[in-house]
Amino acid sequence: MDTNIASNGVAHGVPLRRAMRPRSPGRTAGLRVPASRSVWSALLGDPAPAVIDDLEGIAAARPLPAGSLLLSRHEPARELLALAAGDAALGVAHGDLPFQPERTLQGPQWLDAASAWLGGMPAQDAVALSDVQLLVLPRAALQPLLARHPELARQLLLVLARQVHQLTTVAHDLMHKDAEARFADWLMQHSVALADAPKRALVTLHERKRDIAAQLGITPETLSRLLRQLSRKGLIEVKGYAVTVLDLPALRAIAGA
Amino acid sequence: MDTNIASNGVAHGVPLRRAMRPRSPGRTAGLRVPASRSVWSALLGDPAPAVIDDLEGIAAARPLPAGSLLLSRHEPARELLALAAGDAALGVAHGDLPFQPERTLQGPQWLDAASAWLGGMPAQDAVALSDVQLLVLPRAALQPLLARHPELARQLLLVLARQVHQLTTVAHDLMHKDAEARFADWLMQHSVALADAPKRALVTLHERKRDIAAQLGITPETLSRLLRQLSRKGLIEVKGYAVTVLDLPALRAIAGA
DNA sequence: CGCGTGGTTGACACGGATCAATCGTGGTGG
DNA sequence: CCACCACGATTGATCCGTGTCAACCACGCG
Repeated sequence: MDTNIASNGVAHGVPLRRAMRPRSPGRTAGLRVPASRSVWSALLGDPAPAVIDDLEGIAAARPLPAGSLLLSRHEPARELLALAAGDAALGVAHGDLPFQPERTLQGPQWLDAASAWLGGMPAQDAVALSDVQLLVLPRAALQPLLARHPELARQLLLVLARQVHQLTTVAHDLMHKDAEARFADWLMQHSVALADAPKRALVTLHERKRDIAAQLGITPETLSRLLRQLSRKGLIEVKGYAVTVLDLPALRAIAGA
Repeated sequence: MDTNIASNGVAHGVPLRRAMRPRSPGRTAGLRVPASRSVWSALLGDPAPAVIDDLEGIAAARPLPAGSLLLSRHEPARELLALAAGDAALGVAHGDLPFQPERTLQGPQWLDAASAWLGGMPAQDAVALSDVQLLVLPRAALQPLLARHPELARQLLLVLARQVHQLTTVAHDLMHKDAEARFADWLMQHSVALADAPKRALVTLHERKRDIAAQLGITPETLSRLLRQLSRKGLIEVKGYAVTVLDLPALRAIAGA
């Protein structure tokens, strides 16, 4: 039924439950620290060299093995956290843990740029899905830099504003759209257009379907049914982890807006 | 049109649908511009006088009548918006509109501090529920101030970080908690402790129940049933718009966390 | 080969939405 | 002053979307 798979998965404390998930072609396993330059660009949108120098001065790069707890709801956040390389999941460790992921991240991306500004606890936990390179920026050290580089302040504001925007629509969709609409939306947002056929597009599932379901706030069973029912309608074609969108406009209509 | 409350409700384009909603005792009708000083404090957490002066220099205060559209998903946001006085609702104007509120604000509070930093459209619409005093800060004018007052950057970051935190938990709760749990949570967050009885607390509903339901992502019918079913369990006592929490610990248990 | 993991499928239960009728209340116009 | 009307809230009946539970398939690894 599927071609690309590869099991494994456990770990000691944390049931890691990563496996068989198709790798994105470019990135191989393990952690390979990209030129810091490009990391900072991805995180902050091309800051000036002087800014990067100062940031390097206060940032600690911390390599961590898969399964590590990167962020905990029970410890006050004093640092901004970013993922320089590797994959991680944000979610909530419920009691003993089956860790319940709500969002997965990869590559250079902010992990938590907000909590450190508040006094208190983060709203989520985070665990490393692969070996990762974590960037740690103490808020206390970052603050003086804002004075020296107002540009940096603007970029940080942009990061948070983007997140506010995104979370707002997530909350809205959870309230007002059903699972099919949310999934149609997800498909469109993750599709790459096909040059030759305007109504078609490709979607490659980089995560386990179970994790995609979690992002959408549904169960794996429901996602499976959605895939089948959309392909019965002729809107998509599913072959394992490769999905072809056959009718983009119709999908957009279902996504509702 | 209203004594500020009054019935009415319709209006031409926009079905205003506000009425009978119990007023918070302190605030009387109409708009009375508070000393700007206190407004800025509420918005930014006590900025220095020099900062306030500069902000006053670029901010425009715009009085608007009830029913005004304060923010539209279809116009790019170039300004940060704050409510200096009055009530407003954030939500989505669906097609022709029954305007669907998702969150209501009052008094001095940020209306949209995020969209202006991004290039694009806000994620929500906003309408004035009462006559309001709107504070408008053009992003282009605000940006130079960040250089002069790094303190200001920090305060804006704090505003956005708070919102990220709040939206994150909202999204989480929508995914994982049922209506009863979310409502129990809401009750606790809006309750004022009673000095004499530790297990009790008071909640005054300042909005129509229908709007509270909208915030929780449920229908008014369901909210009504929740109120009844919690009072049958002896956890609360409902008299119109006054709710007495009788068993805070039990409510906390239902809220689940 | 058997086991563990991930996915699919079906039967079923349940939370909440929807639809519809009723009550209460405050403002309005004759 | 009262009858009426509009809006909000409440209640009951019913429907539908998803979660839950359980069985089963497929694949890769030890």
